[in-house]
Amino acid sequence: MPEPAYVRIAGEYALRIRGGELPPGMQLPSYAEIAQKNGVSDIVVRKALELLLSQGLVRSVRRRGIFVADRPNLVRVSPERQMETAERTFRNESDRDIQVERETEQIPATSELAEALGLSEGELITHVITRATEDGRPISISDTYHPVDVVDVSGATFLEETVSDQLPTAPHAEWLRTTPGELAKTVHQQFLSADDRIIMISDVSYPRDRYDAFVFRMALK
Amino acid sequence: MPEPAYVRIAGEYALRIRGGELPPGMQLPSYAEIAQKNGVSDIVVRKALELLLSQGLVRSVRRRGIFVADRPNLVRVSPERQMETAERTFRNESDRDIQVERETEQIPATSELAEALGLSEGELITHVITRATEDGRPISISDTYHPVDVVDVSGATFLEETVSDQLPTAPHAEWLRTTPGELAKTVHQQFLSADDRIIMISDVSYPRDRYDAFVFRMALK
DNA sequence: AAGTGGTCTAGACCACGTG
DNA sequence: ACGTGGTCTAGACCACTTG
Repeated sequence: MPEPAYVRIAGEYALRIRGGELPPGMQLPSYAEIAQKNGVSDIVVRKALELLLSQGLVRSVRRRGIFVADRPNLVRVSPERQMETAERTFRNESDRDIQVERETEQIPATSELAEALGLSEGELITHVITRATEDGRPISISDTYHPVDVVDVSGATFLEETVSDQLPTAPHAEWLRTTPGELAKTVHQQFLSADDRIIMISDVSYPRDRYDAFVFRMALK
Repeated sequence: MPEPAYVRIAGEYALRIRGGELPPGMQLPSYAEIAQKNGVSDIVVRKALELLLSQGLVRSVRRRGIFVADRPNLVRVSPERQMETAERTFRNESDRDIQVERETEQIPATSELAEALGLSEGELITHVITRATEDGRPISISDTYHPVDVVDVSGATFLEETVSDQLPTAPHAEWLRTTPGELAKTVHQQFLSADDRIIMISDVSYPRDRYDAFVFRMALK
């Protein structure tokens, strides 16, 4: 069984992107063009580029084209970077134009949130929505929940992060401008105090092409 | 712009799988059947199931069918579980038939490995290939490298794990029996001693449907 | 007006598993 | 012999962006 055409084509582009021949942000030829160059139908090209999409090597913009990911080698590091403000985290990753906006409200805790935070249902908690862009492109959005008397995360001694690929919630998808059905990288964070109580919860979504990999540094014993 | 049909269909199956209505291991109807039930073409169904595949909720077996993932809620936990032997790790996750096989050889270090481990190129190092199955199905394969005088990982005080989605190497793809072009979850592990030297490196691949999420527990400060 | 990606259709061949 | 998923083709419409 030979290698399917779409795997071959995807592999060629992956090499050229990783090798720097195709620089970040560069527009790829259209489906039709790639198809013609490779002597296949455009369906095969779509499958090939889907593969690159799911690896975060390219990003597609509807009605404009497919572009090489802006940060093909960027890595998200935990826990160091995750203890800083979003501004500092992203500005340490980049010297570009980072914009962060926040929206804060007090809401009654749902049963899940109340249980997680050790409160009673309906008790008021703080909900912060944080949105970040880099050079105008959305790069993250998060929902953070904590008791109203918690001001920051400096009291935490443990961080637990759960990483998965998920269909983003509607508000997250809208902000990240993902196409319907496109998965996002999601990180569910729980900041724990020394007595193992959760003092802050945060659900963060990133576009697939934001990070090449996630790095976690853990002390043993 | 309404929700595309394939997202709707994928969402319906995701709910039924997560909710337990479709139990692990159960075979899904064929593409043609699902297509007919939903009044769409089989192409749409393929896209829908691709979505579930990439989320690890189902697994496809060529010429047999699509099956609900065996472990739709299994989570990989670090670092606790990763300090144990592979046997213990997997047996703690499951009461099923776990088989682990190892292959050990001494090889001269490549330049990358030599640099990482603080040795000189060509110096002999130990290479261990570990393959694991659960009820006969492959669930992981890893390449581990360490200096010949390192016997285990008990001397490590730090663990750094890098998680990404990649096209597996040929031997890994063959063992996991992934279809061509299918991505695997890969974890690159580095075990560090107290003086920050790397005493062991391991590259592990998992099938996409093995874990629902990866959890990392980190001490702060 | 032309080109783009996103969605969807109808149809085909292949190699292999199952009954 | 039949059904399966995997691959591939040719063609279509849509809504929007770009020149």
